[in-house]
Amino acid sequence: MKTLSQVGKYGLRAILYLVAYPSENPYMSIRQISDELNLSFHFVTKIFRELTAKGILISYRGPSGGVALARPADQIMLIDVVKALEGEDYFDKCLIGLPHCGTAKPCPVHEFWKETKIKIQQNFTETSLASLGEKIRSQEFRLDD
Amino acid sequence: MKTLSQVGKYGLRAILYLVAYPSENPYMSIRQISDELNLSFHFVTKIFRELTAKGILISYRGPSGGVALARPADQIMLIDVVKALEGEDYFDKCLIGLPHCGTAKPCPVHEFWKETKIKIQQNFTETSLASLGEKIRSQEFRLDD
DNA sequence: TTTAAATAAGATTAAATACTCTTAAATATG
DNA sequence: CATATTTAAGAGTATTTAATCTTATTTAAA
Repeated sequence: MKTLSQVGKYGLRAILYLVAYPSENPYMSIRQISDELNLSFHFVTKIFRELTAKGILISYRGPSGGVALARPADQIMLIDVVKALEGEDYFDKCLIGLPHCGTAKPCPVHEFWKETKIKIQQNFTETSLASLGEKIRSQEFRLDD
Repeated sequence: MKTLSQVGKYGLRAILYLVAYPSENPYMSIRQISDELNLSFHFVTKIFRELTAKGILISYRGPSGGVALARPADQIMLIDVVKALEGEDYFDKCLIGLPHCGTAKPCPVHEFWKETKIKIQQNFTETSLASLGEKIRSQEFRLDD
């Protein structure tokens, strides 16, 4: 089930690293993140520009610059990041691709799929970056291999 | 949530049409299916070749030939078609793309995602093409717009 | 004020996916 | 047997996504 694009996967891992391992400086460099996670520096940079434009990150140029969360980690929900990376209509898609699939004239799997999406959406809405960061810091969860 | 590729979406819609509107002849032509659903004939043909190779459809060439289900519609489950179209490892993927994500060293969303996938898998395993076909025939559910 | 360190922007290339086209093979029917 | 109808096979093209590269801009510190 390829649920997220590469942009979504890399973006999530990168922002979670930022959350899980806060530095002394207010900003963490993208180079550090991409090196630690073995991701392409340029690709992560591009993804982070988008998250900055969307108001999830803030960035600062020059020496000891880098990126930081725009809000405290307990006020950024997983769903905010996913929607920023995959599009605001992320949870509005019909499983078999029919346009305007809805209660009025549903596709044969509409009901089940609608409930599934709602549950995922709920979970993502309740899950803060802070809680995920703590999980990672606890060493029981990982961001790379 | 782009859960299925175009191959998966078109393939599902096409096989559901075949199930929902059985013809008098044992075989239905791909041309009829692609015309009715406004899908590319060549693309559906290619997708159906795969389903034939995987033993979900049977095909017959020549006049009044076409495709048909290889087994009765109540013995083909949605999961069979999805796995044939998207790959057998369809439900084995980590949300954020970590290889070997599992109970041993899980990613931070592993547990939730595992449960989600299991529920979807269960539903797809319980849902037969026959039951979806009936829904469509009842006119309350559609395959196109 | 020069240099180095960092992100911004966007052009460019590579790879994967989606789709189309052509030719071959099978088969029914006149 | 000739012709029309159908799928099989796979080459070819187009589009989208993924990833890389180059140049510009900002900023701190020597």
